[in-house]
Amino acid sequence: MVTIKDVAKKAGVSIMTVSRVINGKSNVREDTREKVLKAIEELGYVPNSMARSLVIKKTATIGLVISDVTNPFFTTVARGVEDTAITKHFTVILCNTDENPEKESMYVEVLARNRVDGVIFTSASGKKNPLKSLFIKKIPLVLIDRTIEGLEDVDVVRGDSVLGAYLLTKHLIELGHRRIGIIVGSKTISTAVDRIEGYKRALKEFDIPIDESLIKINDKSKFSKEDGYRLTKELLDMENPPTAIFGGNNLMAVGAILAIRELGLSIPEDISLVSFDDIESLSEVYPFLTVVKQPAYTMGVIATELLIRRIERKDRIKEKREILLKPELVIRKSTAPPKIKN
Amino acid sequence: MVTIKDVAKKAGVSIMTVSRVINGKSNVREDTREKVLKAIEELGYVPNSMARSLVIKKTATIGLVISDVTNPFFTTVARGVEDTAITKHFTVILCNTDENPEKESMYVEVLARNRVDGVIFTSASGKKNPLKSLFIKKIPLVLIDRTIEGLEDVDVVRGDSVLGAYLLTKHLIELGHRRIGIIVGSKTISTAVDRIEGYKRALKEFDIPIDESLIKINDKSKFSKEDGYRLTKELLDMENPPTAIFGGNNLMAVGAILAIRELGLSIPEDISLVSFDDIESLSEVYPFLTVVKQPAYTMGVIATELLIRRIERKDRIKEKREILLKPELVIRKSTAPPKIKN
DNA sequence: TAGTATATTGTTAACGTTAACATTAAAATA
DNA sequence: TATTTTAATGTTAACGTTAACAATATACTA
Repeated sequence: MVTIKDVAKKAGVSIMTVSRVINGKSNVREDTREKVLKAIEELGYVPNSMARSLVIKKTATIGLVISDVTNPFFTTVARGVEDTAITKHFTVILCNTDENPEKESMYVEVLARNRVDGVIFTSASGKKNPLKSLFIKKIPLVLIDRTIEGLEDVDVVRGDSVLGAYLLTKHLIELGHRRIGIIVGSKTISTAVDRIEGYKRALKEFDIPIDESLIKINDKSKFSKEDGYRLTKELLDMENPPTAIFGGNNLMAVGAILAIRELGLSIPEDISLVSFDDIESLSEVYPFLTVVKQPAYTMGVIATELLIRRIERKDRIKEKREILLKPELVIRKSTAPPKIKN
Repeated sequence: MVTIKDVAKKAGVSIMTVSRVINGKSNVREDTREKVLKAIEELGYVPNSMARSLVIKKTATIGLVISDVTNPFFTTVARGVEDTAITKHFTVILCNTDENPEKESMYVEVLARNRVDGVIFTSASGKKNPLKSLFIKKIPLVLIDRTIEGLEDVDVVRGDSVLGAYLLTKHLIELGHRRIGIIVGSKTISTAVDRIEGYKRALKEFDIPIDESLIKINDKSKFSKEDGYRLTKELLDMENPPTAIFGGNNLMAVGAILAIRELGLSIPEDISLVSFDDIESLSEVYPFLTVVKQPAYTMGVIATELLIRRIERKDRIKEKREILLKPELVIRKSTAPPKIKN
């Protein structure tokens, strides 16, 4: 393989001069620079980033760990991260854990071994243990969307799930619903917990007793379409089923729609449905679901800016920063007053 | 930072013994292995992949370059790639070029510099030049979805765009449409060219003259929602507008829907619409668009298997392999006979 | 038990860069 | 012109790991 040495020999200069040309250092005479550039071109030399990083102890790379690439919320976050990183000359390594704690641990290990300069992380497990290698290596970390229990001293960028869930629930209550089911992913995930909290807060405010059997939260479940489908069926199979369902995220809401339809019920006539997070490609074409929208792209941007600031002057800022973004209620056609008052 | 040296010292062995333990080599006595493991744990040692790769000249990493993370077609491909790579102990670096030739060149350069073992690539530019660094470094390459002009000796995994477009167009013709508009991304992209070819083939088969003004292909345009919107407006602004529109991909079809609606027209009453590629999250909830579906996940799987085979025995297979996957026509509600016969 | 085979450990030289310093060439000053 | 300053280039050692071989300890054989 062609190395810096070969280029140096061909150009008749020292390897250090070649290095300077590659890195655009100023103190190289124009004609030698050209000689070197010509040699690089002729030999087809491509610098080795690993050798470089080994010496300078920087990789100009950040790891982005998301829990589901097929969820438009996260791909939008990813776009925000990428667009921001690129302007600061960082490359993004995107890792998809698929809501799988094993993949989560594996990817963190890979990122740590590859000495990324920083990591933006959405937790799939809700545990801090998988992040150990990052702490050990003191690799700057920004959590996005989901917090992690027992990990208080780290930057977080997230939407206000409590508020969002409160708004959604309140909207349903104001329409006249009293029995509102809620389906969320694993209770180890902060957004699941927060959304339940917002839900309960709204119920309390309207003096509606909380019926725990309407809260479908399952340790085995994820924020996925399949689980949304399953949990919705469970809700509707109850003796006294809810008149409205709160989908814990966009994918669960889709699963809920499928389950509701399969039972021959219609939305919103027979049952109202709301969702946390929108699906833009759906709603644009078919403005149906009443949702709470989060500024996903902005979350990506902010998280990246925070992270890069941490990377660039590591020790300076000691205190942890938590950025809470406001969600927005978008009322569409999936909600209506309940059929029968109760 | 903690290195293999520190571990060796702490465990009272040579660095080579530590290396053997890390890499799970067999010839280490059980008690020394435990000593080493204990030292690793206590010191919080995380191996440095870059130093390792520098020596062994392998990174166990493959680069996946897609042209749009927010397009569900590509995220599904990505899932296929990732799931397959993981079973073969490869890590995936996902790069999103956003249909931007500059990003494309940049990412290829980054991957080459990082010495990934192989690359799976969807072209945004349609040019082979951006891939130069990969050829120079003889990094195995598999193209996915889109071919590249003048690059004949490389593996390709793609859907049969000619056939898919033919099926879609034929379906419209059989409904009675004679003036069918088609909107596609840049003509430098193979799928755009192929889809036009399939379209023309169907028209010819039914002896319908080809009206070039119905073919909206724009060098500035991409396969994006915005361009779908714009080109549809252009079509509908014609003196003799089409009675049906063929959206070159899923995002363009969404743009078309928005444009058509904005003009106060309804689908399929006033105008029929078909799309190449589905949007699952949309169609599941709202089974509206008539589409041709491609096996995106399978494409990812096959591409990865092909690539990894190339990586593992580079020279053996000389001939290029082209995998052509059959698309599937799914007729839904966006197509109907035209209003007025012509 | 001595001698040989085998299993376990260690030593040294790479891998391809850059930082830090050393040297040389060129330019500026007196 | 001689001297000082500055610009351009070169040398060497490190970065953290593994391959290849070397050395030692242990087990096996006769």
